[in-house]
Amino acid sequence: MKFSKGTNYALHTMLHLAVTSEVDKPVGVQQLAEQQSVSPTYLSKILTKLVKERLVVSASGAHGGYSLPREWESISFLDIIHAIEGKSSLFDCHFNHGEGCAIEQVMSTAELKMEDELRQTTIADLIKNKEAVPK
Amino acid sequence: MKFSKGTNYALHTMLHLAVTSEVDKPVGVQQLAEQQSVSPTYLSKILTKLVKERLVVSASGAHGGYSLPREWESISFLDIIHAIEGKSSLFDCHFNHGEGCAIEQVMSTAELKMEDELRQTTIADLIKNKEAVPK
DNA sequence: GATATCATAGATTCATTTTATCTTTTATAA
DNA sequence: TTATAAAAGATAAAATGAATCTATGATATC
Repeated sequence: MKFSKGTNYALHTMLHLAVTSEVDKPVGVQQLAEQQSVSPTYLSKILTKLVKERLVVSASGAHGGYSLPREWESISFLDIIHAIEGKSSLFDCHFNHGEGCAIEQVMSTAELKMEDELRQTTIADLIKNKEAVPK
Repeated sequence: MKFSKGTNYALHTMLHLAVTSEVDKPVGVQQLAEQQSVSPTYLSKILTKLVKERLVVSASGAHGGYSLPREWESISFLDIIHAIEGKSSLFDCHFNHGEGCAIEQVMSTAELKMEDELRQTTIADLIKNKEAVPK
């Protein structure tokens, strides 16, 4: 079980946008892709997922690109992860032994602990804590 | 990102062994496999992983099979999960921007929160809390 | 309105991992 | 020594992940 590389790209892209895009100047996907050494088409797929969850704003046409929405400071790690990985729980009991599976319940509460942490942390936090943000 | 089915089998097998194997009577893999509707060979591979981590004791030969070790009550969910999924962290930053990646650090502490919960919970807890354990 | 620019969507490819089974080998109690 | 049972090996189907290329659609600017 691993977080996908897509999540890695998404988180770093969000951080990058948070650091660079100071105004309403969108950043093109070529630029973003170049920095992460990945193809623009692939990264654009990831960005499209973020757009659908309104974590990123896209602008078509000349001088278009991607930028953060106005309320970007409230975007949490969990928001980004859910946009990429989906929102289904990490563990599903495949048996049907009556009501709720006791094992599944334990797994579920454990997952919630992780999610709590990811919900509390924002990309804005990273910038506050560290002026020297890599990339 | 999902826990594998193997983890599901492993957890349920451990719970089953904890409930049934009262003494030193090992349970054959055919029995265990039958209950979970999976092939014995496949389940045995999972059990072998558990044996290697000493979470399960195996006995070859006639009247052999699998049973729990003496100190089974201290076996946590995390022990079992690590035996099946491995112990590497869920998130690896694939870039090499200097020292520790700030994103990776956040992900790491979040993962630890989940692990803390899984470390604290044992299969013995399940039996204590619920007399009516399914399967 | 034409065009260059840029995001979106679709189709496709390749690699890796999961899931699973069958067969062979090794170990051991009776 | 033989029946029984785990361990290991080889293999294979299926699913998922990672990535690229090629259209297609939208839109500022000239």
